[in-house]
Amino acid sequence: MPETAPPDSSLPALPARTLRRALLTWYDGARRELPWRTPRGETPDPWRVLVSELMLQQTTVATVQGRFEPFLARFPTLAALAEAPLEEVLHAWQGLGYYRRARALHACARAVIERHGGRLPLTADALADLPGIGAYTAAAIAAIAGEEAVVPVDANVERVLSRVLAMEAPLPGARPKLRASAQRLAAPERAGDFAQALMELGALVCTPRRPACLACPWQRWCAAARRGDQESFPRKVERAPRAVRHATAFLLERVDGAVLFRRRPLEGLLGGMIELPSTPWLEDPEAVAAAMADSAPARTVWTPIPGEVRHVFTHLDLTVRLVRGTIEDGEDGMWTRPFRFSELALPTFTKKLLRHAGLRW
DNA sequence: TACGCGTGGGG
DNA sequence: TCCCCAAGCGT
Repeated sequence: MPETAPPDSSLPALPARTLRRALLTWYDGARRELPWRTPRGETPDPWRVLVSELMLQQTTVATVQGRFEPFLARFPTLAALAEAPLEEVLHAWQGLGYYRRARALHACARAVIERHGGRLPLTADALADLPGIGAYTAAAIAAIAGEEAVVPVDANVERVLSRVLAMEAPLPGARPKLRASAQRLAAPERAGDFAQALMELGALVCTPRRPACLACPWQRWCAAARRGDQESFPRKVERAPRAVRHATAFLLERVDGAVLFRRRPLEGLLGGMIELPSTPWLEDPEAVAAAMADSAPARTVWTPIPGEVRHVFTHLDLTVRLVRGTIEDGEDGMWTRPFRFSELALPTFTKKLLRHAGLRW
């Protein structure tokens, strides 16, 4: 007789109503106070929900917590952000990463003005048509701000459900199945709380490593916990290794202390953000040396700054050497003295280089 | 479908 | 130091 893997259990076999009640009861006692959360029973401002959800895409709660209120103070309403130039939105997004989100939020706000009279739609279908809003974010906003009975599925929910089901199929291929399973748990009552409770469970109890199963309101229904291999879920397909790149960046200073910057193209990595001039980012360090003459922003004496700066992006491991040069003046470009660096949309990568050069602002 | 897209924290 | 991971989206 051939060996067969145990079949995945399925949510329809689980008592949805009982699961919902257990989770909501747990949530009422365990929920964190977060800047974008209103007191229980109060309906949140859709604009605040939209901003929080965009910020939280692939970004930890800890990071967003310190950034949310300052951003809201600068852009208190959807209309305020729609009226602002993109450059200001990028500036406010410094350090948050995935800068396309800032452009998407800007485009989204303008689309809401044009297509919805300035009022954010609160159904998942309508939300999903807006820039930067995909399946997860549409469901999250619709549930939290609109009390629509939809279940957003983020990485927390994927982890929780893949464990409850002991789902052998790996992510991301199994995502549609997980979304369908999640939606079977939806209820018309307390849709926003249920959505947040499910994510909160993943964040506080059903964690990637060493989940606190003894504190879990769903433990008795969890197939993985029963088997004792809960940490092995969700199964995932192996990722490609990160590419390695090298570059040399040019710190060109004018006699008045101004530094030459440039803006990256809107599309692609660090789109629209400000950087130091540099060689192309190349696999071969020797090719970088060969590219220096063509890449230098001015003809002057370039003095190496000792050491190097390593910056790891999602799919790139970049090592940068810095050289410093001085010119009298006359060069066109984005010249900025250090006391005005704070006005530039500087990604962390650029700030690292500036700090490595000993500049403070 | 698979890949490009930042950054910081935890183990 | 290294690896994993995070309230994903667009193409």
